[in-house]
Amino acid sequence: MKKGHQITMKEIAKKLGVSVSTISRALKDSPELHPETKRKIVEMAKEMNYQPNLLAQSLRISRSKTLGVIVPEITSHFFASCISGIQDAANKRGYNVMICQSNESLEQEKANIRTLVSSQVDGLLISLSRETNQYEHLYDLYDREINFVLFDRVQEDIPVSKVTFNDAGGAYQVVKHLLENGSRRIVYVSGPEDLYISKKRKEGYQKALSEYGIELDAALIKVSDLTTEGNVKVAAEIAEMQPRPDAVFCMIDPVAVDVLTEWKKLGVKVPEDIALAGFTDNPTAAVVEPPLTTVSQPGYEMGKLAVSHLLDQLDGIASEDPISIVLETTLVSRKSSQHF
Amino acid sequence: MKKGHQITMKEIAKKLGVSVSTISRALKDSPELHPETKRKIVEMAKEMNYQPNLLAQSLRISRSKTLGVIVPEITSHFFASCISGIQDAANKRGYNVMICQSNESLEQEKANIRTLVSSQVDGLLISLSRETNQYEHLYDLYDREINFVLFDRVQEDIPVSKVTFNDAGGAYQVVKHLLENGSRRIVYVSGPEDLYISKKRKEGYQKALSEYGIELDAALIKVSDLTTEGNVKVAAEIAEMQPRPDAVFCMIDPVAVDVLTEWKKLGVKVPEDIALAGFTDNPTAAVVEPPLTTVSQPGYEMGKLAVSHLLDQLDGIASEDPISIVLETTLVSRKSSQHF
DNA sequence: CTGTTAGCGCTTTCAC
DNA sequence: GTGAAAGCGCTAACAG
Repeated sequence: MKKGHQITMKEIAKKLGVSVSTISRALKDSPELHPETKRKIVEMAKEMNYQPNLLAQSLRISRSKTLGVIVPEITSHFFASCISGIQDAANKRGYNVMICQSNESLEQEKANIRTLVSSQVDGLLISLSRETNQYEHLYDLYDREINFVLFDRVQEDIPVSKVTFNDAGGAYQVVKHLLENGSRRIVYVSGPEDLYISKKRKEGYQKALSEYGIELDAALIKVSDLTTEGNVKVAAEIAEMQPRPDAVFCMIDPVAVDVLTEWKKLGVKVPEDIALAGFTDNPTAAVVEPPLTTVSQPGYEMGKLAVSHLLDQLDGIASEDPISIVLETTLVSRKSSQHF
Repeated sequence: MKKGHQITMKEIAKKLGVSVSTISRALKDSPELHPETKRKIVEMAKEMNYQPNLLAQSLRISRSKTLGVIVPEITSHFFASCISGIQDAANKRGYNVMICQSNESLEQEKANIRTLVSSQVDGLLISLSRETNQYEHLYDLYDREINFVLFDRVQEDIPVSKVTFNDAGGAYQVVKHLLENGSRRIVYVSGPEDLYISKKRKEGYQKALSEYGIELDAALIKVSDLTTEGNVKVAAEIAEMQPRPDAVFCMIDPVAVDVLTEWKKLGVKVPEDIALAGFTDNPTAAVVEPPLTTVSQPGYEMGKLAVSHLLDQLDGIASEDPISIVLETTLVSRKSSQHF
């Protein structure tokens, strides 16, 4: 089974005794063409099952009508939702999408950018890896005037458009909810501290506490490396804290799920002993026992918006000045937070 | 912010006062080149930050080094795993990947094939949509000698390579497990009956029953359309069956999760009243209460294998004759099946 | 060892 | 209205 032969304009031209340029014109519905020849050509093209060679077309017009996407992990439900939104929105506007995953590695992220740029994508949508703590590769894109927008995992200082969630706001919502339910000693389980979301969600946590006149207690901030082992370790530490905290807010759902699982082993009951909340509203959050209170983030929407804005920039519809789009999150209150 | 200018070979050539072909040769490390010129060129290319234009290259050599992937849904954890495996394996062999989702629609599937073929992918990896019950578009690919392999959701009659799970075997494993645990009246909740996996898993179900000398009872076969509503309806029907079955085997985990959730509302206890099992080992399966007995399918592996085989065919390493690769599944026994 | 030439499939002036 | 010709960036004979 070898690569089959694709029909080209040349062949249609020969068959019809006209020139390739006429074929090209007919197929893009140029007005300065005899309706009859046009009809004939379109018909023949259909009959011969002609499919344009997008490669040649792109090379010629130096626009590939393809966007590049880089996410840390495709298997994460949240990023999969983003991708889904990106695909749909891009296709609707006639663009294809090439997706890459960085596997949370800076090197891989750079490599992905390189191949996507080589592939002549018209623009990039990037969500940074956890490892990414230097940004030359992004400034490099910027210097080369290659369009890109950052989404979810962004770097604040780079002067490009960004789509993010109101992370601080979401954290504020959920911590306020815990406070309203009577909790006062509330632990925040953070990820690595230089992560954008670690910082933003901590901000929300602090704001909610201070509104209730509670001073920040460094002992109540736990940091996990976000591996299962790390999460389990934190869970065990919390279980042994004296006095036991009233509630725990985990930066992301998977941490909360790991904590919950570990506590079951240790005999710590949720929400009776401690209230628990996460962030993201992963599919697992709804089905664990007890169902997990969390904050939902519309990933599909985020993907759609990021694409729209990128394409608006490419098409010159949107201003060239970078903007920041902030999506609101919604509190999803479930049983895990009904402590009192 | 406009599309930036990319350095071309021509520019390097001019700067160095040599011809483009020399540049081309140097950059692909041709042996018939003066080491010194080669060194100079490579150095200059690096300095000018040259990135090859893959579009031009592909057009020239009529090989895009890109594979197309079509999955029903990116947000499904299983397919996301497959994609992840596909990406990793393809990149390792120097290929890029364009991913599309059919959203379980035949029309979308056809459209995806069209754009991927237009994009000159060297081969396709396809998992069919649920709606796909006619196959001209696949035979068309076949006739045009475009390489593709089917994975997971396959059509058996098409003479191309396929990668599947031993679905019948997996179903057999889990039903046998239910039988060993003492269940005798076992319900099978199927998806639409023309789906490949509906049939295959039913086969395994039947085989296990017949080994235990149990005759097939049509009343114990339930069909869901796989929407939440459909699953809930089936759950309610089962709850009212007289006599109540001992166990329920659902074709896929999401069905089992929906059934479990509905039964909680109806007061049916798992595993005390009825044992429950699913198939796929979604992340949710491990965290529901009680944890769900299921069958795990290595999606990442499947993706890797599908790519390897496709590329082997493209590179002429593998024979052109289609083969069928069957992956084994493993039973994951959890609490939901401990009925007796 | 290196340059010249042709051409991948397509679009787009510029002629007629 | 339609054709001829040039060229997008690259590779690969073919010369020398």
